[in-house]
Parts: sequence; C-alpha cells; structure tokens
Amino acid sequence: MRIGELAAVSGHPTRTIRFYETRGLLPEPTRSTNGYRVYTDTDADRLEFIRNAQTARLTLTEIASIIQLRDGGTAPCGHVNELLDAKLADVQQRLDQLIELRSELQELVRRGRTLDPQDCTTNDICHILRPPAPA
Amino acid sequence: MRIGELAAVSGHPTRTIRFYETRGLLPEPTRSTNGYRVYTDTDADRLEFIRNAQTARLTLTEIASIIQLRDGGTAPCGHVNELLDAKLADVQQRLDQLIELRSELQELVRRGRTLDPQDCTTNDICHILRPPAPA
DNA sequence: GTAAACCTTCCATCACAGTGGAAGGTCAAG
DNA sequence: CTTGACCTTCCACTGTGATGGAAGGTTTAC
Repeated sequence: MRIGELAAVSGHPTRTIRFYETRGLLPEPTRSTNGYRVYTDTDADRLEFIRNAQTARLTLTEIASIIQLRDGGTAPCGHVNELLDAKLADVQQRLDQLIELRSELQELVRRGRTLDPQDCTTNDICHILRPPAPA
Repeated sequence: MRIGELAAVSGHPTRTIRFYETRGLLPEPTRSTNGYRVYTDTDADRLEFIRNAQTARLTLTEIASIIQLRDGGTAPCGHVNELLDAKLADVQQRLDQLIELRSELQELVRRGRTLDPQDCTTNDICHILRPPAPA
C-alpha cells in the first residue's frame, strides 16, 4: 500500500509517517518504480504499536529504543518493563503533586465563598486570592 | 535581594528567573539605582509555588493564569471564583486522567511480569504494549 | 587599580512532536 | 490534454521550557 492508504488505516497523517521514518520508528520502506513509498501490514502494526506506546506516555525516543532492541534481535520485554516501571513512578509522583495543588485551589475557592463580596469592590485587589497564610 | 541570591534560595538559575518574568510568572521587580532587579521573600514564595505546580505538570501558561488570578488585578470576586472553579475542575480532570493512566500502566507492568519472554521474539515487537482488551 | 563576580540586554539554540508550504513528479478520469 | 488527487523532497515554523553566548555595565575584594 502507499502512504496515503497507510495513513488512512493507521490514522496518522502522511507527514507524521514520514516523520517517524526519519526518527527510526519506521524502517525505510521499499519504493515502487516511481519512487513512491510502499508499505505492508507490518508497518501498520508498527504504527499501532507506536500509538499504544505513546498512550502509555513513552516518548518517541523511548519507543525507538524498544524497536531498535527488537531489530537487534534482543527481546525488549525487560526493557519495556523498566520503562513502564519508571513511567508508573513518574505518574504516581505527578498524582501526589496534583492532589496537593487541588487542595490549594480548594482552599482558595473556599475562601472565595466565605468572603463578603462587598470587600472585593473596595479596591482593585480581590481578597480571595491573597497568598493563603502568612508563611 | 538581588537575582543571584534569589537564584540561590530558590534553586532556579538566574536565567530562568528572568525567563519567568517574561512569561508573567513573576512580577517586574523593582530596580536598584544601577538597574539591578531587587526581590523580596514574596518572590521566593512564588518561585516555590511555581515549582510545585510544575511538578504537577501544569504548564507555565496555566501557572501564570493561576498566579495572575492570585495577583487580583481587576477581576471582581465572582469572576475570580468562576475562574478558580474552572481551574479546579481542570485539575480534577487531570487527576482523573492520571489515575486512569496509572491503572493502565499498572496493568501493562503486570502483564509484563506474567508474559513469557519467549513470546516477545515474534514479529510484533513486544506483546506488553499491545492493546489490553480484545477491542 | 584591576580582576572576579555579579548584573544587564538581546539573539540563538536545544529537545519534543510534529505541522506547513513550496516546487515539482505521477497517474487515472473526463 | 488537462484537471485533480496523490506522491516526492527540502526548508521553515509552531509551542513549551528553557539554556547558551555575546557584549557590556557595576561592585567588591585584594
């Protein structure tokens, strides 16, 4: 199939497919006599793999490293597990920080509800949004 | 204090502090007669807030919008409350997404541990990162 | 009185993950 | 035989979050 069809079946724009090729995420495809790229279902599978890995928040560089391991004949599962473990730890850390941020915002919202709105019109600065506590 | 000292206490490079100023994350500081930036503890607090919010993967633009709310400006309280509510909902949505991502990653890691590594040498690159359920 | 350490501005560059446009080649239909 | 869809390459640009260097002014320490 040509790049347009691969784009259609994979859901990636043709530009992105060529871009992935430059990043080593897709092998250089064979070319038809007119120079057009010719793809097979393997490439479609690979694009699906890339999408799945991206959903797991792996970077293109990380995905390329998995693919290159595979191309080198090494089963990449151990590597993938390492990457996934790292990503998971990363996500957990983000979660903790986000929960902290949420409670800061909740405190601001709470203060906003309990303040007398009259106070807000007296000058330019809204009382809700003062730094929370005298640190 | 001058920018160097603020850099020292905050752990952000002086360059980054100036960069944050251009992004509206820090107010334009007063200047000493020689034109040097002069900061107060408030700026240090703000840099700490920025760091926390960044750890939660908020973008600088988002952090700036929170900070600009905090600064008050001309926004009346009702409007500020709306914006805060929106921000909070936003944060909550991120939280939900992260929680979902986390369980996906946990599932991938779990599958990675139970899969026979032999299966990885087939031409699908790595079975771990296949879509989880029969779609 | 000079050298270092610190400050200023402006412009360039980086990684990431693409997107956009120009200029041109190819192919099937009308 | 031209129109339009599709393909090619190359170069440039986007936005995010910085980092680096040049060229120059200021302050402090010896």
